[in-house]
Amino acid sequence: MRKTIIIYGFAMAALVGLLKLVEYKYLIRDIPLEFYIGLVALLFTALGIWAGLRLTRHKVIDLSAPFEIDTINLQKLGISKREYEVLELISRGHSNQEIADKLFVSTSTIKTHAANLFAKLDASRRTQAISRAKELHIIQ
Amino acid sequence: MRKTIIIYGFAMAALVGLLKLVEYKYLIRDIPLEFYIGLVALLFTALGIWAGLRLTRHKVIDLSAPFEIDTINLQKLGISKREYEVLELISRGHSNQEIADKLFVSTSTIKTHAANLFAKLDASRRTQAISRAKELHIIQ
DNA sequence: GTCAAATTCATACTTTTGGCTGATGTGCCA
DNA sequence: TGGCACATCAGCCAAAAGTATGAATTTGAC
Repeated sequence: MRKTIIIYGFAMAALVGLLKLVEYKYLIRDIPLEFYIGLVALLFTALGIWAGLRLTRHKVIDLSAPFEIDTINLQKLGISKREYEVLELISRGHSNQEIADKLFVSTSTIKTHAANLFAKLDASRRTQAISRAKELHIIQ
Repeated sequence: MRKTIIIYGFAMAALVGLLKLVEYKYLIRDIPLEFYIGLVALLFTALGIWAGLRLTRHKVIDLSAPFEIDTINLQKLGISKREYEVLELISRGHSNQEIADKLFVSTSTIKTHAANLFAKLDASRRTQAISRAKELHIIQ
């Protein structure tokens, strides 16, 4: 960021210098002012595009950081083992019925676990719970 | 892309017109040429930044994360721009109503987009769509 | 200017999910 | 032994989500 601004500053100064040079040396009397202005516009448009891209390009952080569940957060939220299992299956796209079948319990049970999960994750929808859990690094 | 270029063209034309107007009306004799040139440089730098960001909007946004959307898979699945927006918002835990409000359309529209998405992602639930989309690296 | 794709919306119906309340059984532990 | 966390289940209702179908508009590409 700082570097970009500095480079931009130098580039701008260089351009201005160049234009000044051009202006006083040969061209300003040979070519129309419109053309000169157009040149400035063109050059600074290009410079603007470059600077804009530089300034908004963010660095890539921790590329392939192996995922590790944040047990601290898990404990902090008081999510039980069974609840976590349900959370996992929800995040994999299973319905309550499917989860119930997988865990050999009734859908009522899953609903209860889910409801408790939502309360602990401050969510009101399973998609929100997934999003939240991901933020907290308790699921992938 | 095409739209951006067109808008840029118009903005440029408008700016040129404005400058011309200014030039012939009052300022060109009251203020130094350097200031005038500086103004042009400033305006077109800003325009350049804007155009640059517009033209590379997707890439810029995605570079901010250690993740790159798999546009190949996106194309392969034939997911449209609007559908992708909906997918994104779904994955962030928003309800159809919330998404509709955000995109200024009706919930019917969101439902249609979602249904098309599910078909393309071979999913029958939004949680499944999220899971699937993550696997395909088209969302984070 | 035409044509296909994309976007928008509606209606009607079914399924899934979520909110709430209450209840039972088990193991732990102070 | 009473309290507590956990896991289990039920029933009811409402809200949200999903399915199906049809249709009008807009847009983009050729």
